[in-house]
Amino acid sequence: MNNLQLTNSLTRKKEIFKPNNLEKISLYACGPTVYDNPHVGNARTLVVFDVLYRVLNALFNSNVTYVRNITDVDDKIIEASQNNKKDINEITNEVIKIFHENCKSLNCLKPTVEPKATEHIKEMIEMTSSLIKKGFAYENKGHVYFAVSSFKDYGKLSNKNLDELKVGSRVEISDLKKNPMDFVLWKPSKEKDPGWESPWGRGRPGWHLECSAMSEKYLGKNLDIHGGGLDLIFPHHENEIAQSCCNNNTKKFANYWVHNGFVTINKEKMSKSLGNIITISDAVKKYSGQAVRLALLSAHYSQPLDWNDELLKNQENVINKWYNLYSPEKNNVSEVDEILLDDLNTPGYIAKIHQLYNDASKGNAEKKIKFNQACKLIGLFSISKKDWESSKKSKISVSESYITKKIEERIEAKNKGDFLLADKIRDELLSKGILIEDQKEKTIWKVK
RNA sequence: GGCCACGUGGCGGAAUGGUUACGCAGAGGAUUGCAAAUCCUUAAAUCCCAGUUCGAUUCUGGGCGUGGCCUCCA
Repeated sequence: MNNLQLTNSLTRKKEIFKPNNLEKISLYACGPTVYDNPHVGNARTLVVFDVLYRVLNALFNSNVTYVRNITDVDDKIIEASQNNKKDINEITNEVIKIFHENCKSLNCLKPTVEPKATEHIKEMIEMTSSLIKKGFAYENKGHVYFAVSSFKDYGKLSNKNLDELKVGSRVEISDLKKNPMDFVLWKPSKEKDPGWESPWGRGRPGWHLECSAMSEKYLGKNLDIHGGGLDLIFPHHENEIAQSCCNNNTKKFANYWVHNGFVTINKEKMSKSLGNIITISDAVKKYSGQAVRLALLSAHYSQPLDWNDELLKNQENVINKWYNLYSPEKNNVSEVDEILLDDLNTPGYIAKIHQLYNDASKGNAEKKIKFNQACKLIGLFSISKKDWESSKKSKISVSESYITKKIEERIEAKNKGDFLLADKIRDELLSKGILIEDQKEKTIWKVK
């Protein structure tokens, strides 16, 4: 068995992944809307699809095009601009910069393309015109809506039917819409808000449209894999399917839909409204990026993942331990373990890495290579052991010369047999986050 | 109300129609002045009730519980 299997949200079943074209595997993951600092929930999506990207690259000889968009025009960005009295571009540029730093600290590979919505307005206007022309959309007072009733498969991905959605009636009512479920493709912009000239007047695209337009531009009309967080299934991905399939006259937009579960805090979804957000920047300040990454992979991607200090400390210790057997060779293995191929079972794979570590620590050289390869395949061991140690040292407040001096004092005390003093020095350093270890010939220190 | 997911040792978390991984914490040991780190050994779990089966934690039905989606969300 050398097939990748993925749980397809379309069928809610595990399926063997069969690409359209072995020369160009297409992967599209929904990236951030850049109105606020990304949080560890966003990080989970980043890391999960990064692992998928790495696995696909290994399996298909790096013939993978990975597109991850940046949505930089959106009502929430306008809102943030008003609330913070900042220019729109200032906000989006700042958040994009932070986002990129976050990606780097989590050791996520760069996607092949990272298109921005604002740079694809032309494509979105064209798509909107085309949908009107084909009878799937209609214009009313500068607004263009997609008519959901024109697409018979609407609701298939999210397993909803239109009648039930109407009963739920939590949708925005507008006199301009023919049907409350219709969603906006284009809407007018106030003078001070971002806007572009269009056949329907100055305005801006609705959410959902950018992913349809940009995925088509870079990956074509039928994608292999499209993914994102669970909460994007409805309405975002459902609407993307409607737009793309109607415009392209295709049966399928993406063949495999992959959705990751939420990061929770105290078993509740991490979300702005609950105020339980932890930003990626804060997380990687407190813990190493690798520990955060390992934590995010410690549950299966489809399951919820509860974020807490115990989990993160645990992962930090694991990474520290694993660095004992770090070796610097590059990983260019094209084989992927069956455990990982089985729907990206990262927790199972991590368990296997633990076993490889245990075998390797007994001096098995072959297992040591395998251990290192396994770590690198899921994006760990991003930096050398030396850099790992110095990155930890950069987080402490006391100087190295002070530590060295204290260690010398302690050795002297020990030689005199004054263990009381020796222990006092050790405790004092520990209170500053410095851990003393007496090895056979020398005393070393580490950052706790 | 509709739809969906989940319930495994103290905790986290895989897998499986028959012997239930792995990590943390716990216990014992090696090591140490004592520790730490590391290494060795080790105890410990499948929500409840039916059904199918020689055998169910796994499959089916019901119940209870938790979370999510149905409005923006990763």
